[in-house]
Amino acid sequence: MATFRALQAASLVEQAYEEIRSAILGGILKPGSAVSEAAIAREMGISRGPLREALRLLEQAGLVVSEPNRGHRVPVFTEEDLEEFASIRLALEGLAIRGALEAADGPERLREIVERMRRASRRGDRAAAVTLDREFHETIVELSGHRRLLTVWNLLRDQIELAVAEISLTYPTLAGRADAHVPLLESMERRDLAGALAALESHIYDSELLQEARRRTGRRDPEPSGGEAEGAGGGAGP
Amino acid sequence: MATFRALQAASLVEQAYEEIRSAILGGILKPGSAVSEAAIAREMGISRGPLREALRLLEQAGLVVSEPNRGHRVPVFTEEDLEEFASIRLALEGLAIRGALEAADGPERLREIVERMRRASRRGDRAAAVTLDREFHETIVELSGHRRLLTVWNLLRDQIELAVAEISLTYPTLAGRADAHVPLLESMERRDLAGALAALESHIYDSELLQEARRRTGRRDPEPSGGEAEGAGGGAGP
DNA sequence: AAGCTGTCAACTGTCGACAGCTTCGGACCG
DNA sequence: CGGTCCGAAGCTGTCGACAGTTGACAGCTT
Repeated sequence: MATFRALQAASLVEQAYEEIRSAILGGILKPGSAVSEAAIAREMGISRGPLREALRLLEQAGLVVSEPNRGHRVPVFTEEDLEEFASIRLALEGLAIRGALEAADGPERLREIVERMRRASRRGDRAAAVTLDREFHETIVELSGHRRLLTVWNLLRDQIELAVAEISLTYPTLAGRADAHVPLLESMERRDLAGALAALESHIYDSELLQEARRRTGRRDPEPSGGEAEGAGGGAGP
Repeated sequence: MATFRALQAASLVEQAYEEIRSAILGGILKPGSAVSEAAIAREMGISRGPLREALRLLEQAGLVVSEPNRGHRVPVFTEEDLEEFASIRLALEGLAIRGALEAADGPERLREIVERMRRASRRGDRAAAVTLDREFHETIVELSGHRRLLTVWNLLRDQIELAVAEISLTYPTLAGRADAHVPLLESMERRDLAGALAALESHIYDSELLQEARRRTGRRDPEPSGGEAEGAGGGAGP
C-alpha cells in the first residue's frame, strides 16, 4: 500500500485550465462575457501558448465558445439546453447505476454523502450542498467501475454545472436537495434496478429547477402521452 | 439568393487535427506508435504551436494518449475497452432512437443507407461498408435533433472506430454487415420503441466483433441476468 | 442625411528560439 | 566482463515577437 502518491509538476496548461474553469463555474467570469487570451495571460504571468491550449480544451468541454479571429466567450445556456443535458445525464447515469449496483459498498458510501448533504443544507451551506450533490452522482459513476463512462461524464459535468448555475441564478433557493436523493438511494440499497432507474429519472427530470424552467418557457413536460416511467421497459435482456 | 458562400480560412489547428485523425483512423499511424510533435510539424511545414493544440484536442477525444515530457502515442485498445464503448453507445443511441422516432423521414433515410451498405458489401467494397455503417448510426443521432448528444457521440465515435479497427485487424471478414441493421430499421419503421431498443442492443452487443473478442478473452457475456436494453433516457426532449 | 470607403486599435493565429527533461549509447571503473 | 556514470541528442514545455484579421469609427461622396 503506497503511503505517498506521486507528485507531479502540473503543467501551465493544466493549471490555467483549472483556474479558468473554476472562475467560470464560480461565476467570476459571467455568461456571455469575453475571455481574452492576452488579458488572462498577462494576469497569470504566463505566455499565450499554454493559455491557448487550455482554452481549446475548455472549448471542447463546452465551458467556452469561440469564433474564429473573434476570441472566446462564456456560453449562455437556455432552458432548452438544460433539457438536453438532463436526457444525456439520465442515459449515462442509468448505465452507471447498473454497474454501481454490483459494488458492495455502494449504498453505504452514497448514504454518507446524503447525510452530509442534509447537514449542509440544514446549516444553510449552499456551496457545500452543491458540491455534495455533484459528489453523489459522481460516486455512482465511479462505483460502476466504468472508466470511459467516467471520462465522458466528467466532460459533461462541468458544462451541466455551468448551465445549472446560470439558470438557477433566477431561482435562489433549493431547499430539499438532500431528500431528493433518498428514493434513489433506497432503491439502490434494495438492489432494485428498475426502481432505481425510475427514481433517477424523476430525480433528474422532475427536479425543481427543470420544473421551474419549463414553467418559465411555458412548455409542457416532454412526452405527455408516451409512457414516461417505463424505466425498465423491454425486459428482453439475454 | 446568395451567389457566394461564406469563405472561411481553416485554421492550421483544424487542418492538422483532421490530418492526424485520418492518419490514425486510416492505420497510417499504428497503435502504440509515437506521435512526435516536432516530426509532424516539420513534415506539415508548420510550427509546433498549432500542432500542439491539435494534439491536445486529439488527446481529449481519446485518439492519442500522452505522458508528461514523454510525448504522445496512439492508444492500444483491448477487448475490454470495446465492451465499455458498446455499453456507452447503447445508452446514447438508445436515447437517440427515442428522438429519431419522431422524425418523419427517419426510416426512409435509414433504409437508403442500408441499401447502399448492402450494395457496397455485395461488391466487396469494405471501406464503403464501414463508412456507411458509421453513417447509419450517425444519422440516427442526427435525426434525434439532440445537439449535445450529437456532440458527445461524435467525440466518442472516432475513439470507437479506432478501437474497432485495432481489434478487427485480427478478424478480417464482416460479411452480413448490412443485414445486421435490418431488424433495427424495421422496428423503427413500425415506430416500435421497445423493439427498436432491443434490436439496437443485440446489434451492438451481439455483433460478430464483440462475440469474437469475448471468445478470445474467454469471458462470458456480461450481465447474464439483467436486462440491458431498457436504456434509461426517459421522455425524449422536444 | 445616408451610405460607402479608408484608417486604426485590439485581438487572434502563427512562428522561431531557448530551457528543461528523458533516453540512449559509450567510456570508465571495479 | 558487467555495472555505473556521464554526455550528447532529441524531445517536450514555454516564451516573446510578428503577421493577419476583425469590428469600430471617422471622413468623404452623392
